[in-house]
Amino acid sequence: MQLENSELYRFLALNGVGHGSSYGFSSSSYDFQIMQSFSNSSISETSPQDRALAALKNHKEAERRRRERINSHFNRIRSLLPCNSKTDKASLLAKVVQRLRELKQQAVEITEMENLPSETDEIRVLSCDYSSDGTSIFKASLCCEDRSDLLPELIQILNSLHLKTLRAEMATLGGRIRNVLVVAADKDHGIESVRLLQNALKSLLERSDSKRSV
Amino acid sequence: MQLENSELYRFLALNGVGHGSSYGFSSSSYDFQIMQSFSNSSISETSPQDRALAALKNHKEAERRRRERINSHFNRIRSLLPCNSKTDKASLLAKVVQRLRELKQQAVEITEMENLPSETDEIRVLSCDYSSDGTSIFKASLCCEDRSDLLPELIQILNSLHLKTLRAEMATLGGRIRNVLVVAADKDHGIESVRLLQNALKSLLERSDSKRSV
DNA sequence: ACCGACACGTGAACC
DNA sequence: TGGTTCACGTGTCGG
Repeated sequence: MQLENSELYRFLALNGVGHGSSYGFSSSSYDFQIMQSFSNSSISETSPQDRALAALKNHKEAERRRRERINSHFNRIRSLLPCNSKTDKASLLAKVVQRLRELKQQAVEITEMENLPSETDEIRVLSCDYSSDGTSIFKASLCCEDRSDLLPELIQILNSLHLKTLRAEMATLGGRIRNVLVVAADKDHGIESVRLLQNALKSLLERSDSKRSV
Repeated sequence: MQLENSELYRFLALNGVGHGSSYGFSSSSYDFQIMQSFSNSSISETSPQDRALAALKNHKEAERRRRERINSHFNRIRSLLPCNSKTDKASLLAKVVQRLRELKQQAVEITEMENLPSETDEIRVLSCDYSSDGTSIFKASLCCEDRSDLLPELIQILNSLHLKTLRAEMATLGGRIRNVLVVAADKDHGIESVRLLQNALKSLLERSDSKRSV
């Protein structure tokens, strides 16, 4: 039970009006009871106390509506982020901050991610992490010397890691090749798939190096 | 001025201990004053009142830390979204919901956006809206019959609209071509640039049709 | 004077 | 049980 109208409590106490066993009453019926005790007093109908009381009631309800508005937004966010319905507000807002930072990061990544082959070998795997459910989507870029067995090996890597290829680009220039892949991992191994793919591409690139040096 | 410890207020009032002009005191010094009045009473040192009072003080401070934690997250979010520092919490959370929905939408768009030419002509312009400042980034896809003057016209369109090309893909297959562009608009005309580009590409495609029909 | 947004202290509920 | 989270009513400030 909430303690409310403490000012009025003290006023009533000072004027000898006890509230007795009203402690278990619901909020609304309790308000009504106070209103009655005031309007039954000897003061005129629209007394200052009445107006103050009405203002207090308005204020209380407005504040309740405000809380409901904010909490409904919290619940909407809960349904949009990977979390259950009982994650507390602070952690939820922390997730929001993290998510918005990732989003901001993509702006620079999309401008940096060159799709023409570069002179130096390189591997880039960056998590996009779009979806709110477990499945994570990420983007991989591989740049190395072109060779005929590259594509079959790449396909075999993706199959063995159970990665679904959503999108593939290839660009060749001067004997070099760049592949850009957008792949989706199943929800069970979303996080480690990134590392596994990174290692597989790394060994693929190292094999390419050893062949060239022979 | 905050009204606090209302239970204790009533207790003190019933026991004839007035708090007089303590109304303007700060929260902490006021707590101390109450503590003193209790420990000076005839009850033993670690009385139940003392423990309850200490618990209340702990509770009060814990709640204050919780509020600070939540509000600091709110402020971090404010710096991450296009809004000033005085947007209220409800509107801020509404913006967060909107932003996360856009983010979720990109997951399906990235899978739907095919980069091979299709049989039918089509134009797609979708806003990515990555950055928190005014500049908006969006993605355009154009698929039509291939022809030599397509690329120059495309470049001219982008120049006339002051769109900066961050990334361009081209794929041709069986005499048809698909172009996928990622472009950035300056902050002044971010929104209308989308429509302007859409219309320009549309007329470009219609010109292609009329040429073919001749 | 009113209305809306906020911070505060407090009771309750959940581990 | 203490610790932590939440909802609530209330005081306060600004438009």
